[in-house]
Amino acid sequence: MTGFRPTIDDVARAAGVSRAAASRVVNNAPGASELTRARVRAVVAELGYQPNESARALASGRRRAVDVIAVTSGNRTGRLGTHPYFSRVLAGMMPVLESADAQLRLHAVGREAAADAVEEIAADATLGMVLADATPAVAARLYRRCRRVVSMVPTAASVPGMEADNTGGAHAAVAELHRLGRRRIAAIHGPADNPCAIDRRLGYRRAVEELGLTAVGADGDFHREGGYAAALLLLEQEPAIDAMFVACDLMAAGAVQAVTATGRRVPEDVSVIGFDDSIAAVCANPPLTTMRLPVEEMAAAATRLLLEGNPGPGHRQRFPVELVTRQSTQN
Amino acid sequence: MTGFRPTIDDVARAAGVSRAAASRVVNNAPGASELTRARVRAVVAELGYQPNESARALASGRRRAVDVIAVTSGNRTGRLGTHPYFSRVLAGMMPVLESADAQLRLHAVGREAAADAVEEIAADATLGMVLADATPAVAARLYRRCRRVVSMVPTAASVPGMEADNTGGAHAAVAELHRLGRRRIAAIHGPADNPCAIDRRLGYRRAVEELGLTAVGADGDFHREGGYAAALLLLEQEPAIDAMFVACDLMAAGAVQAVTATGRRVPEDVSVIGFDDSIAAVCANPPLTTMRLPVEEMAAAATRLLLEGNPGPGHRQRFPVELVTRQSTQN
DNA sequence: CATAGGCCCGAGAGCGCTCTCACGCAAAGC
DNA sequence: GCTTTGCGTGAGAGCGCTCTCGGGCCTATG
Repeated sequence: MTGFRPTIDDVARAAGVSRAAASRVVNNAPGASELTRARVRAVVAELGYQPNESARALASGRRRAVDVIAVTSGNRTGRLGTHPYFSRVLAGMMPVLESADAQLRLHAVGREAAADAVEEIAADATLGMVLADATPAVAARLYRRCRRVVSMVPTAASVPGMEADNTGGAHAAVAELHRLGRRRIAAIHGPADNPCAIDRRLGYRRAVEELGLTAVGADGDFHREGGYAAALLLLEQEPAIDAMFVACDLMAAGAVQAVTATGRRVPEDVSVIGFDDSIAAVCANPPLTTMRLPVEEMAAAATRLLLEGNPGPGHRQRFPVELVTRQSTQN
Repeated sequence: MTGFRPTIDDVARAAGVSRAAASRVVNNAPGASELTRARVRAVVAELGYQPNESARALASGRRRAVDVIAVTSGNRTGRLGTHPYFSRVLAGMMPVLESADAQLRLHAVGREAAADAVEEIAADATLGMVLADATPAVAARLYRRCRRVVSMVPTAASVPGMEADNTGGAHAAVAELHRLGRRRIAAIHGPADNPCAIDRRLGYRRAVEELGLTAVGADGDFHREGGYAAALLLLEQEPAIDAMFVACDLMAAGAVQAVTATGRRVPEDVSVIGFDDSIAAVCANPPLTTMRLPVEEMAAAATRLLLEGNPGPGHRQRFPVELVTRQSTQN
């Protein structure tokens, strides 16, 4: 508590201008002469003035902050604590927020009450919110009420969003496996109601069809446990499987464990290809070949969009999903 | 934009009381009769009143929010995006914040300018800040200026903090390895200037000494890469190593990969025991036996402390570090 | 019956800022 | 010469809330 904190009035007084003038230069608003700007800026530097965000937010009706919404399902924090995805979103947003000096508020909202909860958040009038993993329904409803929303996952066409080529990525993964000579390519999919998982599933189906292979898959939960269980199931059903496309690295790490546990080798007997390129890919043993989802870049772009102003309805920004080769596929 | 948002004046008017009275019941402050409380509460429910946080913060000089500080080193987001630790901190805080309806603001501050940056943050007068990974020096300096700080990592005695038994955990890990019959127990340590790493290193040294073994160790960076490299180095220097104590799961995952890469088996030839019990432990193959650091619990407790008011100087809360057995150690 | 002491209550003064608005003054147009 | 345009400016009215303070009532006490 250094004690005194200068207000804009102090600045104005010291600079010999009105409060309004000082406010204009502090906010880089038009309507201030160069002379005034210089004077005020000097005083700001000297006094170490820092605007009070609360007052600013109250007066302007808008807070220089961006909300991140993580939907929690069941247990109170959902995947927030365990899934690498969220930290990547945060890490991607942080630098752009920093340089715009805006703040980041994190919210975990329950799945059922998501829309209502988020509306409460919206009432606070920040620069907008990044929906890390909202369902299309929630995202759409939310966007209708309060513009200033951008989704990180596939949504209704109207909602501004960052769009990764999930389908193409899955397709490319299967193609890569095929290129490596694999012909019995099974899939471990994500939750049936997860938009990303749906697209990846589609990509797998298409690729398998095009290549004249037969589709065989099991559903997972986007977690290691689910991947492990699904792989075990698959291996039992179809012992001749020689490759697996897994819709998320966490599950893929589990799948690799399962393959190993049945006495098979990765990648010699079974090649495994993951999705995301998260920390899990690199921790798995052997490290996973995977389809890189550029989460950080997407999050940064989403944040920039919000910072710039109201994203237009249907705004879309597309991101490629690229193959990262490591040891879980044989070359 | 549903349009109208009721203010406390609307509530007061509708309830037939003064604004002050309404404020008192909304804030559960003393000095309001049961009758008034009932009336106001009814109106609040009916109108769906929600206090404007900015106005509240401006008027009271305190914002219902808790800051989380992650120190970024070098690259702009430091370990935020890649290390499971941070999401665990956030996940631990979220529920307690939610139920106290306070908000969570995340800040990534550069290592060099950490203290200054954080002071700016402190100027905003929130309920306090949780230092996820500040160095003792920064933490101490910060605490001196603005109370309302709690550290998640070991610090100077004055700074309120959550204290996990890092030393004991490391000691227990080595003891476990010894119990399993291992006698050439190497260590992969964390960064030499990291408080947690220092304690874990100490625990290892003591245990090795007590057990009459010889200490052999290499330094890592708390990341997978460092763990991999260190393990390789160790294995080359001392090929007869039969166990490794690794100061963090991420590094341990790398170590397991390295052990495997040299043609050795985990746990048959080399047992590996990690630290943290993070997602990395479970993604490694084989899954890691590890010392569980109760990060979520610690973060929750830190948050509660801040919510309750000024933590006294030197406030300490101790947490055990417990063995979690998985497959990377032989039983 | 008078006084003291609680307990509720409402008026009102800010908190630090933004933003509208009207005004002064210069240059430009008739 | 006088009106128009325009820019730079400052006064002042809030934004929605908290919190102090004095006052009214109602009960306990002497």
